[in-house]
Amino acid sequence: MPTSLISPADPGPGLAEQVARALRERILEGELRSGQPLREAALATEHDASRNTVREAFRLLARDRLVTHEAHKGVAVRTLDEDDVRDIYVVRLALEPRGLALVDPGALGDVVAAAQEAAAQGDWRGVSTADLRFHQLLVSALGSPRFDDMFVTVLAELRLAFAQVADGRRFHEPYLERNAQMVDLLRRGEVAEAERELVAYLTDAQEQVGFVVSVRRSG
Amino acid sequence: MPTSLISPADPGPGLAEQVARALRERILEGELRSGQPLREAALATEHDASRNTVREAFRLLARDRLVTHEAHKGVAVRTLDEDDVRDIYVVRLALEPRGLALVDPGALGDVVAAAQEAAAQGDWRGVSTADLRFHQLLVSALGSPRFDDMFVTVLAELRLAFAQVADGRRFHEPYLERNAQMVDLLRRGEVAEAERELVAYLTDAQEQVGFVVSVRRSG
DNA sequence: GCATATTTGTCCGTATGTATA
DNA sequence: CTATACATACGGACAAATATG
Repeated sequence: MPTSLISPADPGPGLAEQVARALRERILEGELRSGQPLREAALATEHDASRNTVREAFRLLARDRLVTHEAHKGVAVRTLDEDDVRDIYVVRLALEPRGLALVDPGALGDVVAAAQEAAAQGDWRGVSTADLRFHQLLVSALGSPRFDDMFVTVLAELRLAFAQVADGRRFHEPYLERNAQMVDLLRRGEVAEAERELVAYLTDAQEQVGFVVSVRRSG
Repeated sequence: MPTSLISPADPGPGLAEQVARALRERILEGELRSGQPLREAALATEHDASRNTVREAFRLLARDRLVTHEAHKGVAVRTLDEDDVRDIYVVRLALEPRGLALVDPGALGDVVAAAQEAAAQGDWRGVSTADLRFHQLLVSALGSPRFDDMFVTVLAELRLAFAQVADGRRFHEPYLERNAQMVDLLRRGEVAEAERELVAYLTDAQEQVGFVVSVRRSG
């Protein structure tokens, strides 16, 4: 496993880091929705910390792009717009295909297997987690901690969008088969064919995620 | 001009942001050296801020990777090691060549002209700034704000290494001609040739910067 | 190895300014 | 427009960890 799926830097034992971790969880779990303001005082009591500590935690979350910070208006859970989604897929299209030739197909296969198991139990959040990890493996094959860190924030932002999806099955299930097919192609050594499939995958996903964030904006 | 050369996100009017900007300046100017501890109390009085505000500024600088934060030991100006340099050039080699075919050679030419003017006045820091901007233009041609932000931190870390260089002329001057030659090649449409030159440039630079950080470590 | 000084981590009370109902 | 809620920022306090002699 390369790095965490949700936090780029190592956590650290400080209380500010703990609070940041907890808030990250609540955001990525969908409990704290996009656009929702995060109030220092309330969160301070909820997490048994002082307002100063919560403010430090906010700075950490801002680093991960999970919250936005406007002067005198405080922080709010990040809201993605179409430009954000476009940028996310520019990055994915730039990085992931480069990893295809370097990644270990066995590790990819394990992740696909985990996804299939989650799907069998109707655990669509588990399916999406495995999917994200699949693509994280592609990037980590590039061998750059910096790209890894960046990609962790990309995946966290995608989860921000996923949290607004109603029908998890319709949304996540189709990509499972596509990942499985990529593994097959890689095992047969057909890298070029796998790359074509990956690009198609990302193109479709961009459209779908873009739609999700656009309807939320207008709703 | 794409974004700033030293700060990824927009500054904001808050005092913590102001303090962070000031510290960033002092670090990249070389006044605060690699490894030097930054003490909250001292910096609070120096910058007319409270300790809490300075601590928030530290979190912001940590986001830019300019300082490291160890529990109960405080923050210190980041020290690059050989692995950091390796990673920096993995990223540069992955991103910059992709920008060659997209960048506007005219804009590159302007930056080279500025570098030549600085060189004529013996302003080697100005030369290095122009050099960094040259390569930033390559990345910003990719059209991704996220890659832009990431690259700003990459360039800031390189300056961290540059700050330890004694003979600025020997270090920075050779790259000026290489940048000029790349512009010539691009203007003639010889993109493949320019890419070869760029890769050679980055390979040489990696070795040179790696040497700089390794001697500091042993000294 | 110990005692002491320094520094960080954290909390609290409070004052001020800004945005919003 | 005023009132209220909230963020911003300060300064003092103390415990805990670390560095120092």
